[in-house]
Amino acid sequence: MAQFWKPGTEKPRLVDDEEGGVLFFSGGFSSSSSSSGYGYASIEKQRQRLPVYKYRTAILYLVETHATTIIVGETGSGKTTQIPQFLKEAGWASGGRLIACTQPRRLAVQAVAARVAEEMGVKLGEEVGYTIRFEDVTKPDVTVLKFLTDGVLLREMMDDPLLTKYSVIMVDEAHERSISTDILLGLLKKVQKRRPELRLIISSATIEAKAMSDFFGKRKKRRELENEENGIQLEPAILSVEGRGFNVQINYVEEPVQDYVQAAVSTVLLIHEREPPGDILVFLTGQDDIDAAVQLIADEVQTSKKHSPGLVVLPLYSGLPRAEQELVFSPTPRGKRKVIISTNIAETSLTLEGIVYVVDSGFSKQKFYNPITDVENLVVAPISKASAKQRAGRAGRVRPGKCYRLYAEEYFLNHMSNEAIPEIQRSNLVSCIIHLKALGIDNILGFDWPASPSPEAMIRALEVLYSLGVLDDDAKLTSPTGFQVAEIPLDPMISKMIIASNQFGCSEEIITVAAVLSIQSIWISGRGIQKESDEAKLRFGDHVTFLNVYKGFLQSGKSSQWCHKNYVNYHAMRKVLEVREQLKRIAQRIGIVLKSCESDMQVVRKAVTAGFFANTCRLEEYSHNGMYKTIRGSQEVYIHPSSVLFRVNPKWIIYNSLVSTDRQYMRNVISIDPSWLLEAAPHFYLLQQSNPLH
DNA sequence: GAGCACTGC
Repeated sequence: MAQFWKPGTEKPRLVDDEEGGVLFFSGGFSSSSSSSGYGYASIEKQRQRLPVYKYRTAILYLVETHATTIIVGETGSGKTTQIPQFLKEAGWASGGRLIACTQPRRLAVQAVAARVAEEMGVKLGEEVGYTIRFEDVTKPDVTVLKFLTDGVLLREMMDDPLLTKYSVIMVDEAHERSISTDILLGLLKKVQKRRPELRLIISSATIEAKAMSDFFGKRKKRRELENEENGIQLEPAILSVEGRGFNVQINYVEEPVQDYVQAAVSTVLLIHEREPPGDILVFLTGQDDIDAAVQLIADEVQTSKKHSPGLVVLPLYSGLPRAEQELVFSPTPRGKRKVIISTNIAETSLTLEGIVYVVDSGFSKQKFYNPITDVENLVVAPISKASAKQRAGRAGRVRPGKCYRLYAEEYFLNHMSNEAIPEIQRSNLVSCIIHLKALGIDNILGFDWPASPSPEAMIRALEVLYSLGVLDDDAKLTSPTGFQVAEIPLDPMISKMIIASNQFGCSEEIITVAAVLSIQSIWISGRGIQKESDEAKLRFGDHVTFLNVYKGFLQSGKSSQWCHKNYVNYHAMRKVLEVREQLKRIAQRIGIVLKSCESDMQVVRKAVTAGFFANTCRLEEYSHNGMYKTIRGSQEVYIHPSSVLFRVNPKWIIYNSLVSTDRQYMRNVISIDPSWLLEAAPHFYLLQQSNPLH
């Protein structure tokens, strides 16, 4: 086996030339694999069989000589588990330095860390560790390979902006272009200017390599020359590593389909009739589509005898109860064919074994943000080519498979975009901008992003932060409010509400409200307990209901039966407890006194107003259908039917968020007294041309 | 009287 030079200890001598693409260094340092004991050889053999293994030397050479290395690797190449080990073996973790590898998702972080610890024959949490929110499985001065979510690494930058303890940072799954990944990439490029010795590895599954390379390659000339003299190339290197998937035959429809749910169902039945055994994975857009398709297949099986036995149809989406989600992993009964009808969750977040056929509707639900109205919408939109490829690849994991695309080849070739629009260009930017401000990046409009958000979105975010008193006239963080808000890992409006609760003496209650609001929903299915709640609870709004649920949950001894009886999601409540603990710690750190207001709900509502004053709505005097108008934009909005204030229709209310379907619905509303608005945000309400508060 | 693509700190 080749021996590797320990970076930073002695200059290497080149033995081979560049022609062959593989270079060896001579030198007396042995590789420092710490694996030992039984089973080591077989694990080592498995490692050597991974496609990425033959690129070991090339990767280490590129990382040594280039500030940034971009690795394009398809699924199954082994890049995520192997490259960090290569780096460690080559000495990048010597001298108290760490190697980091980031992932967009928590589950992936845990899984990869566990796998790497196993391969290295070490206990998880020692040399190999991981950090995700609520869980730090690392040991200072012992852990050298650290896996973490990109969000956690961003948070770490608030304490150590130059990430000084890391020698190499590998950003994995960069093609997904999540908000955190994009911010991280922008910041890492800046860090490189101050720390030329830092190495970056950007790992991506797709074509985007060129755009990424342009991003990291585009620099001011003078710096480039300085560093070229140090022997480090600033122009990124690109290396492709093949995957280990099987061939997937692609089929297209000849004519565009009218109804993709119906078309998907017909295709499933056709596959079942004509194709050899193998499970089917269908990509639709959401719960509605999926439930409809499941029903249609069930109807078909019932009416026509020929399909009868043999089809096991399972829906899959994140809103499904845990137990039902897990059904998709159960082995297919002998003689049966499993059909999984799924959202995008099966495209990225989880891997299903045994899929041979994929049916791709060509659509998914995507978030879009309108900076003019400040509303985020979820809409069904065509997917990208990269997404289509990823979906098709799900058919080739165990043997050659087939993919049926419910769109024409002409459409795929000529009209489908190459990649999805990065999330940062489809989102509200308040959290992201306050984060950059906290890291001392003053010129937000001039920040070098991998993909720049629209100026409108940035200006809107700056306006909101200014109105919250988080930024001052010079767009600098205010002290202490701005710095406090930046410390809290929540939407700035929620953070502001928490900070305001300090002066109202209701921080205990508001922290509970904040924890509940940061969870998707605490209710099981749509039906909440509102029907059983008494008049007193009905009077003020959903936030007060949350406090009652939390109190009831604690009084029941955190019982799952209690949750079940009250239509409350037990897992969600466990999460509320976890978030609440974290918020309590942070609140105390930034000087908030934990205090309960007992049953005085007026101060709770005032604290909510202090954060969410911009979401104030007034009932239209003569509307008989419960129509409200927003104070800021005079938009027509309605109270969501799941709210305790539905049909109660108080004159003045504040909402937490808008969901738009056929109408704009306000979710989680609370009634207020309009006089509180002037107290909470005089600048916001007094400066309006005609004062709407009459 | 409606409904939540997917993540994350």
